[in-house]
Amino acid sequence: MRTPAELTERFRAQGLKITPQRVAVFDALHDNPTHPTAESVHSAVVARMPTVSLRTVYQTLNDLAEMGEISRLEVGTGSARFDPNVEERHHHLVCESCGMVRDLHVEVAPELGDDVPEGFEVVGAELVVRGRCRSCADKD
Amino acid sequence: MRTPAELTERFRAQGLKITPQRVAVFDALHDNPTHPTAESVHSAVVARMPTVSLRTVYQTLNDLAEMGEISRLEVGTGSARFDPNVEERHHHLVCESCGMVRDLHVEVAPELGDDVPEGFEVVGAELVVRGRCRSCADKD
DNA sequence: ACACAATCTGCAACCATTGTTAGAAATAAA
DNA sequence: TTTATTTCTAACAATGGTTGCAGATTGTGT
Ligand SMILES: [Mn+2]
Ligand SMILES: [Mn+2]
Ligand SMILES: [Zn+2]
Ligand SMILES: [Zn+2]
Repeated sequence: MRTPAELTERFRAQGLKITPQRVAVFDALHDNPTHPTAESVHSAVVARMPTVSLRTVYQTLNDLAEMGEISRLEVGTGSARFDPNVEERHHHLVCESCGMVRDLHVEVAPELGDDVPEGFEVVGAELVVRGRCRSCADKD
Repeated sequence: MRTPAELTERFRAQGLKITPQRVAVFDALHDNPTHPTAESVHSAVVARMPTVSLRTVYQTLNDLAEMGEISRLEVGTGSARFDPNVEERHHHLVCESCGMVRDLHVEVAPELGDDVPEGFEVVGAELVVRGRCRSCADKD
């Protein structure tokens, strides 16, 4: 994801308005490595602007995802996770116990072509590694 | 997944009762390569036993998953998919346009250990390859 | 400052899934 | 077979996450 300042540019270029709510979402995502849910982005935003609705957060997250500035992950933790790191191709590590999501910089399936049926256009590939993180394992 | 007959055995062994509803679910899953949703299992079951509720189908699918007879996949198509193929380890190919899910027999990330943080207990890894299937690509 | 289009909020609706419970059905005991 | 025990089913309500909607509000170019 670009910096909040650059996003402001891009939004303007598309005829979209710059509102304080949107900027607050940009800020909440910027350099955020936690793969937050919409709910947790909302919490962060509300800490500074108490009136912002969850609906608006979803709206902005969807807009950013549509522009390719962030990506939306479904890792089976109930709610979608949003990832501002679209620059580096990477995969994810998920703790099944606390829901933590971490980046995993691993190259995946080199000879993928072999088993993909003729005519299928591959768009992307996501690896999710599941397990328990250290702090969850220590708990019992 | 075992045959419906063998599942009948296993259910009895666990003190679970054999009902026609359950047998119908066993039958719907047996040798089914489509990775059906609960809804589509329900449709198949209802074709023979019109009164079976969706709740009962979910119940049985959960029981089977808990026993390890089937697995539940979250591939981002909205609803969970159920996979009776737990014998062969494999991954999946998903058409983003029609939701089709196909098996992908590919070996994944051999040197995975490198980037997994110390103390994280890996339970499993799932690769999802996304794109458009041939018939969807042909449509436009 | 004005006008207009885009946006925000609050709420209702939606979808997939699970909780609840009274009555029905399968199994075990007699 | 009849009865007793235990589990299951169906129907319905409730949940969590997300989106649709409408009227009030607010950026933005003039
Ligand atoms: Mn990431
Ligand atoms: Mn499969
Ligand atoms: Zn954890
Ligand atoms: Zn398709």
